[in-house]
Amino acid sequence: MARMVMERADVLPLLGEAFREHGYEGASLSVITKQTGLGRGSLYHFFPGGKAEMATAVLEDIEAWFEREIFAPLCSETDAQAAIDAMWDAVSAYFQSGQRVCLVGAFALSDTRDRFASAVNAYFERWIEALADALGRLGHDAEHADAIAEQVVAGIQGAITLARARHDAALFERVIAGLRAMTEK
Amino acid sequence: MARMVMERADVLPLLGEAFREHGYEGASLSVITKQTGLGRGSLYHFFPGGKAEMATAVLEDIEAWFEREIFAPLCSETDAQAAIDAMWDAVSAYFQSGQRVCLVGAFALSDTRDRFASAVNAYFERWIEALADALGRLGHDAEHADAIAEQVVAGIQGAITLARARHDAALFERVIAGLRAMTEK
DNA sequence: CTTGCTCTGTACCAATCGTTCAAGTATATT
DNA sequence: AATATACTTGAACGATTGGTACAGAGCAAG
Repeated sequence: MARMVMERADVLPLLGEAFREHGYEGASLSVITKQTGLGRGSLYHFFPGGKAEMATAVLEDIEAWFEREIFAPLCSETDAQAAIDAMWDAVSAYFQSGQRVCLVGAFALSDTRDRFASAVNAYFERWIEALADALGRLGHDAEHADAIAEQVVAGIQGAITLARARHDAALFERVIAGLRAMTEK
Repeated sequence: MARMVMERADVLPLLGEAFREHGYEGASLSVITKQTGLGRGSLYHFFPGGKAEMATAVLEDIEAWFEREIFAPLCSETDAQAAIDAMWDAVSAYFQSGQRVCLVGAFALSDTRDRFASAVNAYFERWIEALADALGRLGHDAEHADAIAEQVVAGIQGAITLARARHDAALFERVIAGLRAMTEK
């Protein structure tokens, strides 16, 4: 019983990579079966809703990870600067210097966004809100904190796009360093 | 004779919108025929190479437009600040406050990038180079100009991603305003 | 009117799409 | 051991994919 839940959870990261590398449309069932090592039957056993349910499950998994590792600390950590530093470390590690795409950002750019509009919106809304919260505790006034947070979260997405486009991990790190400077008091 | 060339060129913007809205994989031939109003026969008459040739033609068309309207002025205009101001106006108009996706950026995030790697890379390389050129003539030293240019071009892509994700044109304009401030002496 | 060319709609192809399902194996409960 | 449940398999479904073939429409030049 606990086993089934565990195994379903274990598949999510593999599914995530499949959607990251090929996009929602491009991640065909044959690609997914190859990447996960599960047959069609097993996939539809875990995700009766098919591809759409797989994608929503992955999005929920991602959002939960960011909430736990980044957003919640940004909001509750008493040392706001430490939480922001931790965010930058997590961003570099998670996106592998721009070689790994942000699934939510990728979904946002295609018409896939319409299918998963609320999850896509919530992810970025929450990120901006959490970062602005930390920046506020760092001493910025509210509207200034909001502006910086928007600028920074947008910059991260752009850094991923550029690094993928140019196959250049160093470019990613340079842009991130510039953004990081905006979050230091 | 001139007629054929003209009509092929007229189709490119329509093709561009199809790829923008659905991505390369998602833009099926039925979608493309609907959006362009051309039947399969006509499409394969103009683009014997099929979808791949349509996409490369669109990318060339886009690159040519940016080269003419933005990149070349950034490099050659004697009033560098005026050229940069013109760039910002063109960016807001072209991307329709983030409601219109950057096709090159969208391609960069999926595995479509591999198919069109050189065009995707060249587009951003050229944009950064041209902007850095203008910033240099504005008085920034070379490495500072490069850093700002990378930051700004990344920021534009991120602004598009965020605006699409959150369905928020005002957010796009706020981020662009912040980036614009970085390009003023 | 004929010839030659560009352009276009229709029908068709093999391949692949997402999905279903009956039949099977493994695991747990009794 | 017997039964019930959890999982897996892989073949098959109809629909759609990108691409091809081709006969005819439209038009200009001779």
